[in-house]
Formats: sequence, C-alpha cells, structure tokens
Amino acid sequence: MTIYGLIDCNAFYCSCQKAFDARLKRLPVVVLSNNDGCAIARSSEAKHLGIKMGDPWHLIRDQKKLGEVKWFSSNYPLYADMSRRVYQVLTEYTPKVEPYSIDEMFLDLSGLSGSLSERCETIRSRVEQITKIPTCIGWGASKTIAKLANYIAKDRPELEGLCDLTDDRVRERYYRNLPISEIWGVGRRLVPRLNSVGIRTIEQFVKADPAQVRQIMTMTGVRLQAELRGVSCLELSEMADVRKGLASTRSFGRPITCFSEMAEAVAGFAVRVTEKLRAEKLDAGHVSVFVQTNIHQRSNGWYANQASITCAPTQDALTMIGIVTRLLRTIWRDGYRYSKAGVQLNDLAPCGRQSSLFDKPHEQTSALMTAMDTLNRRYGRETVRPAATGVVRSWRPRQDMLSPRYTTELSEITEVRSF
DNA sequence: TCTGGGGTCCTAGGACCC
DNA sequence: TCTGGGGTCCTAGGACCC
Repeated sequence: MTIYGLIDCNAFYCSCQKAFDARLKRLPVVVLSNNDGCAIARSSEAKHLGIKMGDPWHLIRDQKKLGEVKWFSSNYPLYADMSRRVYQVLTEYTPKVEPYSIDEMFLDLSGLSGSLSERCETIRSRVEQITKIPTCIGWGASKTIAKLANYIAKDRPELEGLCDLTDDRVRERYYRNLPISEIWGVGRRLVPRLNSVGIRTIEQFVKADPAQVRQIMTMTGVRLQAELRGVSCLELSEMADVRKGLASTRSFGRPITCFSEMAEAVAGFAVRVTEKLRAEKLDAGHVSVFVQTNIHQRSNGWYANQASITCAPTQDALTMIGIVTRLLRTIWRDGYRYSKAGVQLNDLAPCGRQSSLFDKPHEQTSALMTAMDTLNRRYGRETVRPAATGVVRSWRPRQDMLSPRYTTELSEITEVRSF
C-alpha cells in the first residue's frame, strides 16, 4: 500500500525573506500580493499580531501595533527558486516527489525503511539545514488524508511538525472533532450546504449517504469520501501535467480611463503570455481578453466584460498584440475607471502543429522573437519590448518594498563585508 | 488613494451532425 | 403536418486550490 506524505513550507514567502536577512529572524514579517494590495503570507509573529490572510494592507498598515512589522512586495523569482531548492533536497530521500504548489509537495513514503516519524524528522531538518525553510509533514493512506495530517501537524505545536494518520483509530479520533471545512476540496460555498443537511464533522461527512453527497458536490465529493476512508483515488504524478491554459492579469496602480492606455496594458499582457508560451515551446489557439472596474466600489457604476476568439495557433508576440487589441475594441466602454485587466490563452499544444489542411504549420519562433528572448534573458526582463506596450506606463502596479532576487540575479546577490 | 494572480476540475446547455 | 435518439464539441459558470 502506498503511503502518501505532504510536506508544506511554513509561511513560505516570509520564510524566504527571513532566509536572506538574519535581522528578520524573530520579527513579524508580512508579504503582500501584487500591487501591494493585501497580506498573502504572514510569519508566526505577524499572525500573533492578528494580521489575517487577505487583509487589505492599506487598512491595517497604520495601526500602531504594526509599527515593528517588516513588510515586502512579493518576489516570485526568489520564491520559485527557493521552492526548487526544497524539491532538490526531497529527491535525496524519496524518488517520487510531486510538486503540488510553490510551497507544498506530495511524497511517496512507502519505500522508506524504519520508523516513518524518524525518517520524516530527518527530511525536515535536512530541508531546513540546506534552505533555511521550516516545514511540516503529514502522511496517510491517501493524498486527502496526507493533506489533513499536514494541517494537523501545523495546527498543533505539541506534534512538533509531524502527524501520522496511517492508523485507523487515530484518524477516526480526529475525524470526530474536525469540521468539514478542513477537508481539502470543501470550501466556503460547500460548508453551509453540507451543514444544512446535518453534515458538520469529517466523521459525519465520511459516513454520509454518497447519493446525498453527490447531489451537493458531484462526483468530486464521492471521491473525497473514499479518499478519507483510506481508499486512494488520486495518484501521485511525478510528471508535471501538460498545461491547459496560461494567463497574465494585473490590477493597475491607478485606474485606467482612456483606451490608449488600456491598449498598452493589454499589449503588455500579450507580450508576457507569449514569452511564457515560447519558454515552454507551446502555441495557443484560443485567446481571451477581460477588463473590469473595481469590484469593491460598485457605487459609481460597475462594468466587466470579456471577449475571446479561436485563432490560428501562434506564439508570436506581435501577432498576439494584434489579436488582443481587436478583442479589446469589442468590449471597451468609455466612461469607466478600469482597475484590472488580463489576457488568457487556451487550447495550448506543442508549437508547430498544422491548424488546417490548407494552412502550412506556422513557422517556428521567428528570428525577431528569438532575439528578443535572448536579450531579455541576458540583460533582464523587458530590456527590449514592442513599442505598443507603452512608454510611460504610469498605471503599473505598485511594488514599493521589493527585496533583491538574491538567488537568481547576479547583480542582486547578498554582499558580505569583512573588516 | 489603496482589496492578488494563476491555476484545476466538473456540469449544464446549446449548436450541430447523422 | 407530424416527428427521435444519440453523439460530439464548445462555452459559460461554479466550485475549489495555493
């Protein structure tokens, strides 16, 4: 029988910041979303101050007790690289590692000899020694149980970061007291609907009539019930799945009110998504553009719309700018203060496919795109970019407290001085 | 003034075809 | 004028995740 483990990095983005600045060690640290909008990671010290996930930063930054909080704009190149390092360490201990998100990885613990608790403790200390990132590990007979075990390990300090749910009786004891909201896959919409038919604890969920669960949650719910009983339905996949879609979307640093600025912004998104496409050697046959005004301020008129089109598969930035600009014209309305927009690509496939009997397979990445990618890789993002993406760009998102990309940019590496 | 970005899966319903 | 069943594909919308 496979034993599934889940390792999760504690307050990952904050831990990454702390890893490169010893002065932060015992201080409350908060990392903000893009546009410095809201808190998306808090160190344990910051959690103790009462800062919640998703708190709008502009509403909490002025509170007195927050004077000592160190806050950062999010720095994804740094976090992605730290995640890769954690992955590297894990592969020393188990050959089967499935990255689930930037800070979580599923492990196949079946082959490990001796006490699993001891082995997992070794893995935790090794990850912390090499990367400076603290973690928790939970394990059990299915991914859903491993996920729950991980939550318990994090929630109860007395467990010292480890939780074993392989034993039926131990599992049932937790199921009796834990609410269904702790199940992986049961979110805020489903909780009240399940509550209304008398399902409140995980124990009640597992024992509930599958037909009733199916009615509320479709097949996903029935599968979850089986997983929680220890019948594994979700396999560990070591190969990353083929990507289904790809997007670039942003909130603006200030509202956009004129078409030409929005056209620049949307062209910028087109450049960004096609850059990702070329990096993964894909092309896209379906393109969507959306725009919207601030969802939190509907009083003076709210507008949101999207348009999409099926096109000859492409990965070319200039072609994509043409497509998204045409789509934007169909949904643009004067007189609104737009706060957010984006470009979404679908129908992805390895580039070079034949789109129809009469079209030739479109040409491989053009020399221009290759040159642009090479320059931007060597000299930094946006060293060269199409003029259609704008020059002034005063609507760009805020990033007031960006830390250096310590591990991926030579020019931003930590300096050590000795006297 | 200021509230993120990027994904996945599932289902229902419409268009179209034979 | 009446009148069917079954299949595929696509899209929109709803739910979830980190």
